[in-house]
Formats: sequence, C-alpha cells, structure tokens
Amino acid sequence: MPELPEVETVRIGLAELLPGKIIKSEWHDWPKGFPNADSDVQQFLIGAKILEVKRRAKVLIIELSTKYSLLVHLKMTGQLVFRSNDDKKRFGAGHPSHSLVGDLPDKSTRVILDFGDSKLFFNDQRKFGWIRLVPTAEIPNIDFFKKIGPEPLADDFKAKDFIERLSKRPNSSIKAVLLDQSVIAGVGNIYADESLFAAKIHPLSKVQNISKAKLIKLHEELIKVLKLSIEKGGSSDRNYVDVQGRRGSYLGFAQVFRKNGQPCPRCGTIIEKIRVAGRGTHICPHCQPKPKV
DNA sequence: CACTTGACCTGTCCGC
DNA sequence: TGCGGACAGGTCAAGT
Repeated sequence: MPELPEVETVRIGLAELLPGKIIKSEWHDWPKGFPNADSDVQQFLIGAKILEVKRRAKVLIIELSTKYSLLVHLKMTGQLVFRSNDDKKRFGAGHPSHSLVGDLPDKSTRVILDFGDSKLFFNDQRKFGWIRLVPTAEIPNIDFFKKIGPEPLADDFKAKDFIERLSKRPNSSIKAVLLDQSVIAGVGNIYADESLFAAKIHPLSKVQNISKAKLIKLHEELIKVLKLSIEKGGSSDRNYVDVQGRRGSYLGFAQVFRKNGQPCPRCGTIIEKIRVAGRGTHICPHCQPKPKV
C-alpha cells in the first residue's frame, strides 16, 4: 500500500521517464476517479508537455506546460506503470520480462496517457485512488494540501517540530497521531509500526505519557525507516509496483510488519498482531510493553 | 472540540 | 467446489 517511500519510488521512476513527453491522447473510464470536465482535459491535458514530477505527502504532482498539473493519489492499490512501445519488440509478445504486471491495459486500468512512443497506465484494483487535473498555481489552495503536515524527510524537520506537533494530540494513541496526515505527511501503517517498534513504544501509548527521550528516538527511527524503504524501492505487499512494474524489497527488511507469529528479531518473543486506530498493528509485546492507560 | 469509527471498493483467503 | 464473511488500509464524512 503506497505510503511515502512507495510514492517517492514512483516519483523517481517517473522523473526519469516523463519530462519532455507530450500527451497525445488520453483514455479513462470511471469518472469518479478522474472527475475533470472533458473540456478541461481537451484544453489543458491533450498536447501538453510534461515538465516535472514532484511529490507532496502521498500525492504525485505531474507538472504540465499548460500551467496545469495532474495530481495522482494511489491510495491502497493504485499503480502507475510506464510502457514503451519498444518493449514488445524487445521482449516479444506480452509484457517486458522485468515487469510483474501483465499485458496492459488490464481490467484494473482506469486511465491511460498516450505519448505516441509510450504510454502511462494508471491501474487501481479497488478504485480508491484518483487523478485530478488542476491549475498548478492552485495546488497550495487545495483542501488536501492546506491541511497536510510537514514532510518528514525535509532537512528542516527536526525532533523539536515533531514533538511539538505530536504534543497537540496528548490524549490520542501515538499510532493514531502518526497516521494523521495533518500532523506529519506520508506515514502509513507499515512505517508507523516499524518506527514504533524501533523506538520501543507501544502503539496504544498516549502521546502525553511518552518520554521526550523516546519521542526523540521515534523521530530518528521514523526518518531511518522511511529512508531505508526508499533505498529498497518501497514495500510490496500485494499490489504495489514501481513504474517498471517491479516490486519493492523493503518488507524483507521489516522487523514486525506482517511478522505476527514469528520471533522478534531483537528478543525472540513472538510478535503479535493487535488492532489500533482501526488498523492491523504489529508489536513485540516484550520490547513494546503495554501502557497502563 | 477531540477523538473514533464507518464508508468507499474489490480481490484474496479461510472455514464450512 | 462453492459460498459467505472477514480482511487489507488511505482518507474523508459521520458519529460519539
């Protein structure tokens, strides 16, 4: 499920492939996921040249020469897969051999951008994701971006800011606050569990009951797991793939996520799965002792 | 107001 | 083998 490292991996891939491409034509079904008026698509998307690919929180921003941008949110099962027309010639019939995604489009394909020599496919099995075409200058004014918290990997995101922001939610469980995008951008279920394990904090702990030293540790570990995951191309659980259709390898390095029933890599205690903030949550009951409240 | 839960979707897995 | 139901989790709306 795409969180910050997965979206960043996709961004890096797109940034190598898309700039300079011109959108010759576009196809989409499913108006709910791509709700722009057809006239806007005709006017500001078709014929546009792609300038740059950025990311804010879990949203990709594809800047176009028309002063419009495509915003893409992959939500849980979204994929952006790039296919060059040459792929079929090089690899024979079917999809490129390095891709785990089959021939495209498939039944989960919702949007296709055609660049003439290549295509970009937006696939989304569960239809939670979306694409919007918006004026680039308007992006900061969109509700989603107005309330989003700081980027955890920004150079100026220090432990002090982290603790101040968390402390505004003293009565919530630490995991619920980590998942709240208005507090910090980009953290989802995997990296919440992994960073809390690394900092030895039980996810049900109320923020006000966690020592400053542990919160400093959590800040450090959160940044560490996010960076490691980007290095590994993100986490592939079921659906996530990069722009070439390849899986990420981070879950091979995960300490607790989806490791319930297996021994804790630190102390050997069997890892448990519990439910926190409505999410499946993985903990070592020894390393992350249950809070009193 | 602060915080939690349910809805949105569809594919997969488990038990009967 | 088929079928019902639980489950997966990012985000917003609705509920407590």
